[in-house]
This record gives sequence, structure tokens and C-alpha cells, in this order.
Amino acid sequence: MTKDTKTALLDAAERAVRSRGFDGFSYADLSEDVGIRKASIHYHFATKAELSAALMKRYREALQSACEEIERSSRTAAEQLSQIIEIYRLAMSEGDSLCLCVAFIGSRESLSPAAIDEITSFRKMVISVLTRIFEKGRADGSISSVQDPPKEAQAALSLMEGAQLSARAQEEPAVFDNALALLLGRLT
Amino acid sequence: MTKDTKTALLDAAERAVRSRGFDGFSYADLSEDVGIRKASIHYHFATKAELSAALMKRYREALQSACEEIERSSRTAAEQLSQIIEIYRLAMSEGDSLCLCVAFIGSRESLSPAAIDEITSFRKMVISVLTRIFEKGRADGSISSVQDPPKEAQAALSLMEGAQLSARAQEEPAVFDNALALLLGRLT
DNA sequence: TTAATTCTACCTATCAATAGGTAGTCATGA
DNA sequence: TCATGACTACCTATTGATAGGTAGAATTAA
Repeated sequence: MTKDTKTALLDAAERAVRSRGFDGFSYADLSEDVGIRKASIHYHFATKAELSAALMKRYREALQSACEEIERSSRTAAEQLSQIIEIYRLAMSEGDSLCLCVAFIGSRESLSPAAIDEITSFRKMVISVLTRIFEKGRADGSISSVQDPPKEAQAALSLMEGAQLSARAQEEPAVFDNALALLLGRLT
Repeated sequence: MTKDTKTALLDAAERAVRSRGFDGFSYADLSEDVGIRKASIHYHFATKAELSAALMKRYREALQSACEEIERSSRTAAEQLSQIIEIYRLAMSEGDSLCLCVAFIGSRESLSPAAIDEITSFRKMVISVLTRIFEKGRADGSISSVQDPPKEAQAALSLMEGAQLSARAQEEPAVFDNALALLLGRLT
């Protein structure tokens, strides 16, 4: 049952960060969500900094697994890329949520070094996955007019993150799809 | 001198929001920055909500003027677009700051309806400016392969915002340029 | 086998610090 | 003389965090 409470805390915290930012929720909120006393949260996560690092670590690991699975199972680069885009679309939910990484960056100054390290690792990982996909796309021809894979990767990540932000700002999930329409149009 | 203090408060608050988010600064911080007592800030802005709306309003108006100037003075659509990109690059500063709009969206749940309205107006304005630019770019040929101007506009805005976020996450302003390289490559 | 011990996962009660905000006073310049 | 713009001195609520304790499960030693 220990594990369950800890997981429940991480789940609640993740929802909170993604919808309200790191400075936008408190232990009191988590307490209410999970159903244990505020003070008891400190048993599982001594400080909010520790919680944030754990949160980002879990997120990075989950995304890493998902990416590995995508790279392993998909035939073409176009398929791989559209699956990654799908992950970001789902993370956006109904336009009320952001990728955890995006949510954290806005509160960067409040984060512990450990959490920032996790963010750095996360981005390195995603960029390298995307770079491989664009390289593959240039080779297998499933993504049109690829010239510089690393720059394409950087642009694609920025675009997906920005599209989540836009969708949220305009309170309209379809905005995400509009923003990505051009990129998707390059896929075979 | 009244105007100066009010402006100084808005300036300090804008810096604070852009680097730490809306929930990441307090009246105590502003008080220290501007050099008046915390309580005195309430004379100028009765509530933090009022301050945030004023902040966003000023930002929207400034950007609107800048866009009008760009649309009026620049010859080609390519020139216009690169000038707008330049605005977003400058807003990013050394990678430690975000466009006010981006910074606010992350803290959306904490904002007053008035501030959210301002954000909505701001985005409508930027999207319509960008749409006109892409239409012009298709007409004057200074932006290559433009098919759907509104989608291009949405994508460009998302890309610029996401690129700011990426640059900040990776603590490297050059990331912004890498993310925008593809778009800039389409300009004549 | 069982008694002593330690660990787990919470609890209540409280802390100092900080949040945003209010009331009433004082100085100053037009 | 009176509006402006600042001040001192508060307030209440909430923040993340701590101290100290407890019921019960797990471990260990005789």
C-alpha cells in the first residue's frame, strides 16, 4: 500500500503541475486529492523539491520507454513521428493540460537543481529520438524535404510544445492540430 | 512621478512574470524592486488580479503598435515576418525570459477573467497579423510554399513560443535560432 | 515460539515565514 | 486646503516544514 500512496501523490502532483504550474499547487491540495494529511506527505517526499525531481524523473522514464517502443515497432519514420505527435496531443488533454516538461519550464526559477537536471536529460532524450527519426525520414523518404535533422528535431519539439501552449491559451484543442498541420502534411 | 511609480511597478512585475511566472512573485518582491512599501503598491493596483490584467493590456497594446509599424513600413512579407521573429527573439532575452503571454498561460488557472480576456485578444491580434503576412508572402513570393495562411500563422506563433520555451529549458539562446532555422529558410 | 525491537505509514499540533490585503496617518506640492 | 502618494502598523489565511507520537506489521534473537 506504500507504493500506492506514493504513486497517488505523484499522480495528483503531476495533474496539478500540468494544469496549474509548480508554484500553483500546495501540499494542502495534494492532501485533499489523495486523502492523507498534509504532514504525512512529507513522509513520502520530504520536500517539495524532492517531489518535483521525482515527478520529472518518472515522466522522463515513461516517455523514454514510449519512445523506445515507437522506434522499435514502427516501420517508417513518418509513422514514428506521428506517434510522437500523438503523445503530445494526448498530453494536452482537452486543452487544459501541458506536457510536464513545458509546465515545469515556466516555473524554472522555483525548481531544485535535481529537477532541472531531469528536465535537461528529458530534452536531450527527446531531441535525439527526433533527430534519429528525421534522419530515417530522409533515408526512407517518408518525410519530405528533410535537410538538417537536428534542426528539424529542435523545430518539431518547439512546435509541439508551443502548440500545446496555444491550444491552452485559446481553450481549443483543435488549435494544436492546426499548428501541426504543416508538419503532418510532410509525412507520407 | 505617479506615472513613473506605476510604470516602474508594471516593469518590475513584467520582468517577474516573464522569468518566474505569475505565481512565482509577490508584492514583497515588487516592493523591493521598486523601492516602495508593499502596502503602497495597493494604491496603484488594488489587487494582484488587477495588476496582471493591466500588465497584459500594456503588453498587447505595445505589440499591436509594433505590428502595425512593421506592416506599414516593411516592403515584403519576408521582411515583416523576420521582424516579428526578431521581437520574439528579443523577448527571450538571454534565454531567461519568456514572452509575457507564454508566461501567463502556464499560470492560467490563477488569472482573473480580465487577464484571460487580454490574452485572448492578444493572440487574436497576433494570429491575424501573421495570417496577413503569409497571405502577402504567397502573393509577393517572398515566403516559399505557402498553402494555408491561417494554419501557417498558427504554426509560426506556436513555433516562436515553443522555441522560447526550448531555449529557456536548454539555457541556450541559440536553440531559439535553430528551431526557427527552417522557417527563416523559406524567406527570400 | 515468543519476546524485544525496529520499521512503516500515518496522525495531531504547531512552527516561522510569507501571501495578499486593509485601515488609518502623514507629507507635499499645486 | 486638499488631493495625491506614500507611510506605519496591522490582519487573516496559507505556505512548506517540523516535532512528537501511535497502531500495527515485519524482523530479529534467545
